[in-house]
Amino acid sequence: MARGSTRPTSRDVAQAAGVSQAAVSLVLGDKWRGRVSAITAERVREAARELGYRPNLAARNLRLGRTRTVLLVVPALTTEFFAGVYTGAARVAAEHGFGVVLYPSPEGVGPARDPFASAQAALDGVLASSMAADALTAIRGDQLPLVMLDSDPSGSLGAATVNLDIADGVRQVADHLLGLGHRRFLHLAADIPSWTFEVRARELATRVGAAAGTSLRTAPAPISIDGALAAAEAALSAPGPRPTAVVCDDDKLAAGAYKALRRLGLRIPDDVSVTGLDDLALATALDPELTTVRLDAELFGERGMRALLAVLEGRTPDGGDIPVELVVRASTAPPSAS
Amino acid sequence: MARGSTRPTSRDVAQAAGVSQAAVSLVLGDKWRGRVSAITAERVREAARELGYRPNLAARNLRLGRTRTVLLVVPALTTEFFAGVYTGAARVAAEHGFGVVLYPSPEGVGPARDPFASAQAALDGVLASSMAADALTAIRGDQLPLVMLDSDPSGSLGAATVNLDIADGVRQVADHLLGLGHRRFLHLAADIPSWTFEVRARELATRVGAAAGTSLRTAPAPISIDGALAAAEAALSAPGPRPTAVVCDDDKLAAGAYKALRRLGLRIPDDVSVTGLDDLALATALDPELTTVRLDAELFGERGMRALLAVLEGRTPDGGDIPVELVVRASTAPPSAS
DNA sequence: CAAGAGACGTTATACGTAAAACTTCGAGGT
DNA sequence: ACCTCGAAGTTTTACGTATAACGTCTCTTG
Repeated sequence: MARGSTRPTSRDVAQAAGVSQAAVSLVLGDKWRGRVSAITAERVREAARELGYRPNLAARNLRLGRTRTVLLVVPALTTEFFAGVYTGAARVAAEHGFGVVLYPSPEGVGPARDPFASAQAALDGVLASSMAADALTAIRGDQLPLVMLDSDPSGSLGAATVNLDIADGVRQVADHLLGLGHRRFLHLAADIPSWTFEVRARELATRVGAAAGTSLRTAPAPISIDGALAAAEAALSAPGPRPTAVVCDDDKLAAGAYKALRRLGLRIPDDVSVTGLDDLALATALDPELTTVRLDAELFGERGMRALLAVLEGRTPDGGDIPVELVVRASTAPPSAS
Repeated sequence: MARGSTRPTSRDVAQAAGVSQAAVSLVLGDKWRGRVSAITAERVREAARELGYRPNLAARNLRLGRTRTVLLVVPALTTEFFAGVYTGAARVAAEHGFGVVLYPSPEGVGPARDPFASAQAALDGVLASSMAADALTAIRGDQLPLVMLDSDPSGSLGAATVNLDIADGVRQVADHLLGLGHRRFLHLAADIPSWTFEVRARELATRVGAAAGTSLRTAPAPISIDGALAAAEAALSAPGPRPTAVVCDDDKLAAGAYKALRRLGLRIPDDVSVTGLDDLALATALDPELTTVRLDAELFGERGMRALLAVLEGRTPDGGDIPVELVVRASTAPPSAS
């Protein structure tokens, strides 16, 4: 067995320092002012260092009834977007002495297994993306404090929500394209049911529909480059006048649209304009660089974690959507004169 | 406070079922054959269901002295490669009743904070990428069972290692390019010190050096598209004969090389061939599609987890590198006749 | 000079679980 | 009639920590 001798406990430290276990706990817990002399405290710290003492977290968690650990439930790890969310959330959590454990929904779709069977750590709360909604029933069953990311604020779960202002981003995209003169649109839409995608569809339809002489078709696609390729190719080869602008639900789908357009011999932006949403590194790796909506993933994670911490402290999290920003690059231009 | 009344304990279940707490533990732990009657067992299960009982993991972990949780230390979350590693590792872990907690090194480089302060869960073992080597001193201090991913097998840590056969991948790339007739190479190299990158450099130099009339320059770059862009642009505009092939340490660097070549007005693969390593989704999103080395990230994660489980059970993990595969696409061609 | 007030500790207890050790009871063997 | 044995439980204990409750002893102050 790798664990040669068992780890030292606070009692071992006490013995080494010639004090009681309680004194060790007081000193290392920094609650000793006026209870233990500075000289004894130093002796305890020295003994702890000497023995390489590490508190047993299971025991501490049991004693305190809380773990200072929260779970971040994300749909998948395959996108740098959620990496940013994690980074922001973890930073804020660390500032408050909390740790963050990640629970990515298992590969593919199927309903997530019980997250708590997987993330064995005991938890104080949960921060969950709406895209991993299948895991939520288990979470609700546990009555854990919950904050939802990018989810319907009027949803039935009754949990607090923190949202990006996706609707505004879609409006900016629509206005940008309409302003360039586009009238025939293709919406390359993510095919998974989630509030964040419903918003895109609704807002785009509203905005485009409000302009005169416009048309809008929708092609649902799985969120992968090759899935998007197939869906976009089919939609763009359909009979009838070809769309002059392809609005994609995210940058990955846009990459698929690029491939489809290349296959069809169409040029971006000369023949067709394309927009994305996320502003991943991928967006500037594409040729031409992609016009897209920048989402501040880290800020999103930060705000989500602040909201969760507020809930944990019994406060009401402050609301307000997180602004997003249209980034115009080379993939959009006025439609060709034809 | 969200947590209205406290959660039910096994004692509450016992009371509801009219038995002792020990009986509850036996039944729910599935150790009751011959100790509790089937009728009573069912009554206990019913009571547990009724109350929505969930065992307190902190208490269980304390009692058992193990957590069935391992930590996966990754350099960052920004790449789908480690997403694949996680997926594979988590699947194998789940099959053995283990959970996986993710510890991404904090944004940027700086030495990682104590991983165990952050991942508050108590741990049974650690699976760590060599790219996050800065976190390792803390880990070693804890004497936790450790398996390294993609790390020097003869390293001083004395931990078991599971490696991809990167060296073979680099050989395949070199042979492919040499076979096409290339002689002047640029190595766009990751600038972070890690065994996995040292292998690339060593193997490429050996293989290219073994052929007659070859030259090899190296340009170190940070692993980001824009960092690679700058490094590649500088190296390609340097005086002297221009390289005809750019070998990149990973696909992200290759994306940077693409941008640099576009800026310099050079065409891929007509003027310059480019290769990557990883085979991310990015590789086929690029135009032209990237010739690269496919790494099976999920298998990597699986093998790593199996090795760690073996160590935890006191067995010796079985060795053997994981094979990789050259995927030839459109970014490589014979050098132009000039 | 009595009485509080710190300073500097210690002892004892509880958190919820798993499991070892013990009890009780009836059936079967000799 | 006595012993053994298995079934069906119960009682008890330990895991390592944090902290409430309890002693001393010394110093200050009315």
